Amino acid sequence: MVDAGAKCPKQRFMDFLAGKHLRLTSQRRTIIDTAFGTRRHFTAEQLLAWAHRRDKSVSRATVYRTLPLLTESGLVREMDFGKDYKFYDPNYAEHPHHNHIICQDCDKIVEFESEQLKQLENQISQRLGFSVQAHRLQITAHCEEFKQRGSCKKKGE
Amino acid sequence: MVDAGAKCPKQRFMDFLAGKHLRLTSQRRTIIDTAFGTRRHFTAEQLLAWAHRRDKSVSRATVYRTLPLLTESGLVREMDFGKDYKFYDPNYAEHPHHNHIICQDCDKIVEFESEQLKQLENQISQRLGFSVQAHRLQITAHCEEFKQRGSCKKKGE
DNA sequence: ATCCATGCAAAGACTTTGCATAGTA
DNA sequence: TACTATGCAAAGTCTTTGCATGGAT
Repeated sequence: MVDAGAKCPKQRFMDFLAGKHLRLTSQRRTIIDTAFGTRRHFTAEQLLAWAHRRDKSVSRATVYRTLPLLTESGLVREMDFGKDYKFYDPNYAEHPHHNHIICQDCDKIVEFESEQLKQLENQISQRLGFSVQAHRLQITAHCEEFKQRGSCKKKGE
Repeated sequence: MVDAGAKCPKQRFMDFLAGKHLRLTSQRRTIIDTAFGTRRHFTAEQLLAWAHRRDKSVSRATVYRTLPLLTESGLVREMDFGKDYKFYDPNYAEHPHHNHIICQDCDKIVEFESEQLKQLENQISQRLGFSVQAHRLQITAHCEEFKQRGSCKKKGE
């Protein structure tokens, strides 16, 4: 079993828990369902709000205690977009190598993958004496709409 | 005047202050000297410690109030290396497009630039309808020493 | 039955801010 | 002189943690 895509993220995380002899509680189940039930990036506070809506027994402490497990499993990645709070990206479970373009004007975020980019990064790293473990590329940019109209509809959302 | 390298970072920051009609106080001068007097990344607390060593009148509040000015000027960049605190990199003043490789085992950080990488990023961004404003690439990797010996001397530094 | 997980509220770590005073332009 | 900057300490914000209880395996 090498194909990471063979099981759904939720199942893979449950396997991760089992592998560490950690228990699958109803709160954790709710948090997992919530985290992998969206493609959106979320903050700790948002995850709490969403999970709490599904199950009132999910507390802030448990969310904060589960988040490190999610990132440790590699299925969710902690992201810093220069805001005051951290975002968590659940899409690494299915797209382990994706990158982000952030529109500076409307904060729209587009995810993309590039085999060519990955190879170039590997090549450069090798030349420098490193073997790549993970990439993290963020491009800050102005989007088409901004270029054409000088602003974005989404601005301020 | 387009050549960003024409003036030293310190002078460029003083120009930035002047342009905003902000004052050059002795505390700010010390902070600037300190920040641009190193090539090392630093945390807010380190910057405070170093600056305070040069001038006892530099307070934590002023450091925290100056840091946003440094990043706003574009001469220093806020970096998140996944630690609990943020790092500030003063090398963007002289190398606006550099990237980072972080050794996961010893935390060694190597900075590098690549015209090819930059071009590829521009190309991809354009295809997606964005015009690039800034890049931010971090590669996490294992270093040569780790590959050869299974560990790094620097580990735990 | 064992031992991990949870909620709550207190404690922490890092930043920001109000206010009276000092200092630059 | 006018107005920004500073230090100090209090206040915030986001996270972590101790403890007694509950619950998964």
